[in-house]
Amino acid sequence: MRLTIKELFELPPDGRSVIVKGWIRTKRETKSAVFLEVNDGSRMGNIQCVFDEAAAASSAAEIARAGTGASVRVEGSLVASPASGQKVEVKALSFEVIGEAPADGYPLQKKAHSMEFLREIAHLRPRTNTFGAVARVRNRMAFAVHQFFQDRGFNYVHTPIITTSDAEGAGEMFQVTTLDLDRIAKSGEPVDYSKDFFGKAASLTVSGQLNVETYCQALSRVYTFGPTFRAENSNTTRHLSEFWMIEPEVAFNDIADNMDLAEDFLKSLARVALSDCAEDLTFFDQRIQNGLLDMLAKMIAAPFARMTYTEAVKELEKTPEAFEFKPYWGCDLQSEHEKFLTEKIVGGPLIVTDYPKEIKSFYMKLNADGKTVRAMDVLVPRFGEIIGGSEREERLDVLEERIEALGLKKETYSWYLDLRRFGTTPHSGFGLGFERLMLYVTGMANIRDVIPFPRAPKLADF
RNA sequence: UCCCCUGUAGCUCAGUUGGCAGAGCGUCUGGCUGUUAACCAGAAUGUCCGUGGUUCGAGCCCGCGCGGGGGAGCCA
Repeated sequence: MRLTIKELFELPPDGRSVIVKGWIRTKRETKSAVFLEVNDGSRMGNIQCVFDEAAAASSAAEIARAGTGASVRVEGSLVASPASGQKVEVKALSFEVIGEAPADGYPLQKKAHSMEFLREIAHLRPRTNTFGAVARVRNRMAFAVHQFFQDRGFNYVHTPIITTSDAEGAGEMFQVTTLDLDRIAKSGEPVDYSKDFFGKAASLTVSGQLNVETYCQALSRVYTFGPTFRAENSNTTRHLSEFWMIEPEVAFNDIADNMDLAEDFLKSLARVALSDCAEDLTFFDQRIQNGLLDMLAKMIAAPFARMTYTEAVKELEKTPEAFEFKPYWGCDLQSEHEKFLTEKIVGGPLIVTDYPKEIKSFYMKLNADGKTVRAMDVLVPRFGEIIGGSEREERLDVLEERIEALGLKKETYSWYLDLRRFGTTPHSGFGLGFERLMLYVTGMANIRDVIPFPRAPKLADF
């Protein structure tokens, strides 16, 4: 198998014969030499292929066709570079253009492009430094997620993508149907879901949590990592309609254990990014977000700040900072509040716990005060919530009361309630939006730029 | 869904009081003894988002529509 450019860079530049295949980033021509920068995505850096006067002359016709973006094959010898700027290079002997990229149509130029423009050519943007780096980091982080949990005895559970239980309550759902909508609309008759594919209304999942809890109550340590879908009309830099979520769930863990797990998890992922994606992260540090490397190193080194919701509101109330929304006990923490707490008060990640029950989900464990629940949100500077989780309510009677108080139907949750009827245990878990982790680790500003083909309202191209 | 900004060359943008459409980069051509987002010289390139209106005259002003961005809410 052909060596990748990354692998070539690991070889000694002893003049050995090598073959480079990849795409041209830039071509520089002088009278005495031609320089081709070739990249194959195996790493951030290109390999420089140099044609001396004789080689350039014998390959002149091919070199003329080799514009930015063309796919090429270069055969030559791997040598130490006589010029500064790169340690090794390929002294080219023969050259072939595999696929041309005509300059009058190829949209990527050898210059910086805006993220907005690149978003419109999502099929070509992985050929840029930035999106190549995002793709490599995303790959490494996905693997690191599994490594983290596998190393700790967690079982990976595949929760369903299609669901007929409208139970998660985490957001608006996309309907899944095979009914002929045109015909039903024309007929004017009410929709009969008993005739639909699953015999009832079905949707794409908004969370695997309730399903994964069932396996938690059998395998103790479990996690899901898969796509989730929310039909919310949100147009922000940190929401997607289709995103990947990681949801661990641990039997017998209380909220303190849950916080420790979340903190270990984030630190472990940051550690892997710094060690295994150093070249890409250095690029992000220089070109995307200054101070990224320091921020990640600092995050790993220091324990996360922790405070209860009640303490957080007190902090917000006592500051002279003028908020658009005045904080008070019982209010949901606004973006500006979260930013103030993480950026001004603690200067790093912050875990806020024990929120008022009114602003959190039904399945969160009620505290003894009867007013707050054992929720925990991990907030980070720049964009707020990255993890949301809780200790779950394991007491059947309390859970049923909460369901009724919130106007939900008990029948809908019968299988979920069975977990409390038969061998219930305390347990805890959380959800981490994978793309939010990517924003945090890469310093990228828009969540649409850390997933290959983003889906958002009015956006499902490619 | 709400608020604000924005749409001009392939890209990023400028365009004065309403009066002949501009720059940089990219591209192309030529030059240059090893270049690093090469450099130097020259050239080509426009449905000024669409639509209706005001006006002698609209890239510019007004209405409507569409696209893009940022913020808010929802949340991960």
